[in-house]
Amino acid sequence: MKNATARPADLSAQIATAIRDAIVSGDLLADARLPSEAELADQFQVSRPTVREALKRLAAQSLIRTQRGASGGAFVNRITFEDAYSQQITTSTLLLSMNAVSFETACEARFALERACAPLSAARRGAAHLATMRREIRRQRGPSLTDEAFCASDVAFHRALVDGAANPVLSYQLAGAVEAMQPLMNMITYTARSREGIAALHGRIADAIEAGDGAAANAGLSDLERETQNLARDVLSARRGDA
Amino acid sequence: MKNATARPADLSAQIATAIRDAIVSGDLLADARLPSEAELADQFQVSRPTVREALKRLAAQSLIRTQRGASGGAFVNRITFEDAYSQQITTSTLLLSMNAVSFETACEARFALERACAPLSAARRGAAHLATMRREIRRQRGPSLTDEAFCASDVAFHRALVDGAANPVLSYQLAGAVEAMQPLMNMITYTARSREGIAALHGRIADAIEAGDGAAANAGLSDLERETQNLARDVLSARRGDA
DNA sequence: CATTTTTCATTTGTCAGACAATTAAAAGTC
DNA sequence: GACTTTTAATTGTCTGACAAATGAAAAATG
Repeated sequence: MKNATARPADLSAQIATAIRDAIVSGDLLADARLPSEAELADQFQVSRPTVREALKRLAAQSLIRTQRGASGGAFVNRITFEDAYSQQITTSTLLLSMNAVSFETACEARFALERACAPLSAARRGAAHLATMRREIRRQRGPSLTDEAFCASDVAFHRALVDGAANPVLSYQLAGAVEAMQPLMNMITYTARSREGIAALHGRIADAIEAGDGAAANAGLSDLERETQNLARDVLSARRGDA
Repeated sequence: MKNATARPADLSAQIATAIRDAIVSGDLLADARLPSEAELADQFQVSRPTVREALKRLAAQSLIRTQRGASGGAFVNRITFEDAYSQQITTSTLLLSMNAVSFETACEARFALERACAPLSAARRGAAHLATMRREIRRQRGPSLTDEAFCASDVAFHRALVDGAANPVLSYQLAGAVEAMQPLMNMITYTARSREGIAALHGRIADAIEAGDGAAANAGLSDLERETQNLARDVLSARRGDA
C-alpha cells in the first residue's frame, strides 16, 4: 500500500521541480541567473553533484543554459520556437513509434490539423510559400526520385502550406504532427501512378491556396487524406498477403 | 572563429545524445535495460557522476526510468500520452509566456485547431462527452463563480469537445494549445453579460455536436473566437486607458 | 519436501573533497 | 589611456566512499 502520492522522489528530481516551478510561475524571469551550484547545494542542503543532476534535468528541457567561468552560472533560458520544435518532434516520434498508434489515427490527426491551417494560409500566404509549394510539386514529378526523397518533398510541401498561415504557434504544433509521421509514411512504396496522383492533388491544393479559396484547399486535403489512407491500406494488406 | 560546429559539448550531453539516438533509432527497444552506470562509465571512458548527469537528462525527457536495487537499472521508457501531455503543456506555456506571443496569435491557433477536431467530434462523440459539455455549460451559468473557475470550466468544455473526436493524437496536440493558453485567458475579467454570451455559444456548439453537424459546430467556434478576441481587445484597451 | 526467513550481491542515490578548464573582472604595466 | 597579467569565481570532471533499495540465492524451519 505504498503507492499513490507517498513516493518520495529523488532529491535531484525534487530540486529540479522546485526550480522549474519558479521558472514557469514567473518567479524567475528569462535570462535571470540562478545561484551558483555551491549556493544551491547550501540552500537545498544537498551536495553539489545532486544539484548538478537537477540542473542537467532542466537543461535537457531547454529551461536553463549554463556558462563557465567567472560570472558564469546557470541562466533561465528564453526558449525559442526552434527548441520547442525539436522537443515536440522527438516526443511525437517516440509517441507514435512506441505506442503503436495506427497509421489511420496518425494520418487523420495530421490532415485534420492541416485543414485547420489551410484557410488561414489561403488568406495570408506569401509569394515565397506558394513558390515553395510549386517547386516541390515539380520535384515530385521528377523521375528517378527515391521514395525517401519523395517523402521529404511531401513534408516540405506541407510545411510550406502550414507556414503560409503565418502563425508560429500553428507551425510549431504542426511540426510535431507532420515530421513525426515521416517514418510511418516511409513505409509506403510509391508507384509512378500514385506519385502522379499525389502531385496532382498537391497541384489542386496549391491552386486553391493561390486563389485564396480555403474551402477548396480543404476539399483537396480531404481527398489527399483519402488517397493516403488507401495507399497505406494497400501496403498493409499486401504485407499481410506476403506473410 | 571557434563557433559553428566546432564546440565540443559537455561529456554528459554527448553521452545523452548517443543514448537518445540509440533509443529514437530503435536500437534500444522499449523496456530494454541499459548497462549499469558503472558499465556505461567504462564504455564511455568517463566517471560515474558524468554518466549519471547524462541519464538524468534522458529521464527529464521521459526517455528512461530508473529503478534501484538488484536487477534494477535504467530502462527505456515506453512514453505514455500522459507524459507527452505534460511535457507539451510545459513547453507550450513557456513558449507563450516567454516569447511574448500575442493573445491574438495564440487564440487564433487554438480555435483553428479546435475547428480541426469539431467535425470528427460531431461524428463520433460518445454520450459522456456530450454530458460533460452540458454540465460545464450549466456550471458556467452558475452565479458566484470566480473568474478562474469559469476559465477552468471553459477548458473542461473544450477538452470534452476535443476528446470527442476519439483521436488520441489530436487530444495530445490540443492539450498543449488549450492548457497553455489558460494563463492568458485568466487575464480577462468576465462580466455577467460576457459569461452568458460565452455559455450561449457553448450551447450552440454542443447542439451542433449533438446533431452531428460539424459545419455548424465550426461556425459556432468561429463566433466564439470572435467573441473571445473582442473581450481580450477590450481588456487590453481598458488597461492602456488606465495607464 | 515446501515454506519462510535470512543473508547477500547488485545497483542506484547521495555525499565529500579535489583538481582542471574557462572566463570576466581586477590589478598591474607601458 | 591602452594593453597585458593576475586573480577569483564558476562550471566540468574525477575519485572514492557509504547508504538504501531490492531481487535472488542460501539457510533455516516446519
